[in-house]
Amino acid sequence: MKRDSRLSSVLHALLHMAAHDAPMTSDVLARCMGTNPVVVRRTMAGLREAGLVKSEKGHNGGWSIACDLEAVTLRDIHAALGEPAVFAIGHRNEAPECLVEQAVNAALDDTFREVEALLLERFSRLTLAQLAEDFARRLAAHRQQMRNKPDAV
Amino acid sequence: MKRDSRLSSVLHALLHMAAHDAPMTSDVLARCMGTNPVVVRRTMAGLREAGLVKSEKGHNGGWSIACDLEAVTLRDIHAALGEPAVFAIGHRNEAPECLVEQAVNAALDDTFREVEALLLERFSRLTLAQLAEDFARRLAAHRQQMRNKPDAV
DNA sequence: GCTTCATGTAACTTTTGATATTACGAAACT
DNA sequence: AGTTTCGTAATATCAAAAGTTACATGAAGC
Repeated sequence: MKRDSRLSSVLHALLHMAAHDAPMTSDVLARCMGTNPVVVRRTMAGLREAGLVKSEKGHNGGWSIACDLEAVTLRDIHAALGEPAVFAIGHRNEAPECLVEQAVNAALDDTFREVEALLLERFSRLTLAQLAEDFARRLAAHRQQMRNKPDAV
Repeated sequence: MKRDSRLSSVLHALLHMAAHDAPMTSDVLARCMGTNPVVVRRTMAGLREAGLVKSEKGHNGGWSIACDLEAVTLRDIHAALGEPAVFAIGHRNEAPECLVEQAVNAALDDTFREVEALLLERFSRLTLAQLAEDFARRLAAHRQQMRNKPDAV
């Protein structure tokens, strides 16, 4: 089952953009995310509509953050991506005749509904600022390490 | 994102088998699940190894339940299917160099770990017997409805 | 013992959804 | 004007899952 990595990609892009003063082009973002500029534009389109980023054409154009990192949560970004399916597990048949299958679907639906609610709740507690802070911590630790062992990889 | 419906399919099959005295052939199961007998065998192979069902060759052969419906939970069945991925959302890059991506992955991993734990906990509380009971309830309700409106679809 | 029914499994094909690519238009800057 | 960059439609590529074919194995019935 191949997984949808748009959320992860977009977060990656947003944090890079947050650390940059100037706009970043789709091309640069694509290279740093290991994908294609058109894919970047397509993916970011949802975020632009949600007002999380803005894009500018022409020289010195590109993408930049248009929101408060403290205020925006993963929940918002997930929504901006169109609330893609969370689970890789589902039914074969959405509205079956068979009563056995109806019973199975009902039980699974209940469970997935509850679990998805928890996921979204967790998402809504994670802000971009928190991620940025965690990144800053990792960067400091990494630099410290480099200082101690300048030759190590 | 296409969803893996094996869990749902297998539950459907198990409940049908539980309601049948004689073994059911892969062919019959496949027809009732809208799939292919070879796929049924492939999918059920895991359950057989886990001792949840047994298969017999030749005349009057086929699949039958080999476990206590009260004792077996969805968790067991999920395990017997090889613990397939639960989430449709994941990372692009499992072990990135980029510290930004590491921070993003760490946050998402934490969240998904917690949410998956809840899902598995819920699965472990749902027994086959409970599903069978729910089916019986639906069947009774359906029969009642038929009795009241014998002409309706 | 021979035939039939059924599973077991490997190899192969088809399907499908996601991603990537190509192409070209529109806007903005120099 | 010419270059840069986004916007987007159309198309191609790819990979994973599902389906199919083919054949071997074993069990039951005659």
